Amino acid sequence: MKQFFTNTLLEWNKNENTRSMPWKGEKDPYRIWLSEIILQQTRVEQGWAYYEKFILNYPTVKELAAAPEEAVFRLWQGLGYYARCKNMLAAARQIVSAYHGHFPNTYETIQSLKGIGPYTAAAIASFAFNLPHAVLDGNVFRVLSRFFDIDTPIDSTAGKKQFAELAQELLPHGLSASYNQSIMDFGAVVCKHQQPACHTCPLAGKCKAFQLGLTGLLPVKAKKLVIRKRYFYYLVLQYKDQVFIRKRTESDIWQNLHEFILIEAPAPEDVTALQSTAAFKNIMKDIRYNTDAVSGTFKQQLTHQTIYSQFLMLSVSKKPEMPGYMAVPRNQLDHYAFPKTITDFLGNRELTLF
DNA sequence: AATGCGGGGTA
DNA sequence: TACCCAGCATT
Repeated sequence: MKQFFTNTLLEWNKNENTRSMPWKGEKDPYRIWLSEIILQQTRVEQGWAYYEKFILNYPTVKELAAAPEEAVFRLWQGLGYYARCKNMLAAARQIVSAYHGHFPNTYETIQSLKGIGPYTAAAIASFAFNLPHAVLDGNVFRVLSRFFDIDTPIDSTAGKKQFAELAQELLPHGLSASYNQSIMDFGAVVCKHQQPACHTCPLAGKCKAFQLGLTGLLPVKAKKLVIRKRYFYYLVLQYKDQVFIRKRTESDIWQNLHEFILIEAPAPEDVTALQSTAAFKNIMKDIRYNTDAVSGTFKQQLTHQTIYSQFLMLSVSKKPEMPGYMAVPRNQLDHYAFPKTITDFLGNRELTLF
């Protein structure tokens, strides 16, 4: 059964796998690493252009390590999960300082780098160095849970352990790179989450989930997502050609990205009423300002939050004290990284905002 | 062991 | 709307 499973996947990869990607077959560990960080929880099509941008701007790990943080974040802007960007830059600097710019070549040293966990370490170890470590990503969970009919929740500790051990047992000797590539592509192309192609699947004959009609029920997840709503009111405060922004530093969404002056309300608020709240007065104090315009509501759906944002364009004729915020010329805003909802606003308004 | 972190695609 | 995507760090 094990032999059938691995051989079938390797054969499928050799003869029928048409999934092409810029980093496939890549042997440079730096490029493999870059692609793996970008692709964490991210679809291949979504990460593709970002990979190309990063390779173009930073062809080697030394160049990435030497880059200013703000420039790297600006390249990452729009991709999400921004801690990846922060950790990636830290890891690049680790590689230069501790390994003289040579990518570490054991599973343990690879995983010791910032932002690299079990999956990414196995991916780099196998693809770059053909080391015998099985990858365990969303695709592998799905393929294994279905073929072997395993209903242990994949988001439980027991599940992760069970699937990791099975994946490692299945890894064919000396073929780590091609086998890991095979099973992930197979999960993405054939054994898909929705509408798996069981009618043409070369594993279907021995797939337990297919035989039992359980493909729609596997893999199992134990936890259900709770989504909370948040209401952001941004004061786009302008003085001459400058606008006030700050970097988000709290342990919250969009850490290390920039934003305008934020008032978060516990519930939807009328923007006129907002201007007489304590929160607003605490920021604007007795500053004389003019309300030039008010935007509509921008909605952004994150995985576990829904953000409703509205932008108030305020202008002042005297430069105010605004602790924690910096006044930046509007033509330099593109040096800073912003969350999607703000780049949407800027894109929609840039002709009329200033 | 549980929670939080983006943005986009699909049904 | 609900779920998922070449997961990881933090608590």
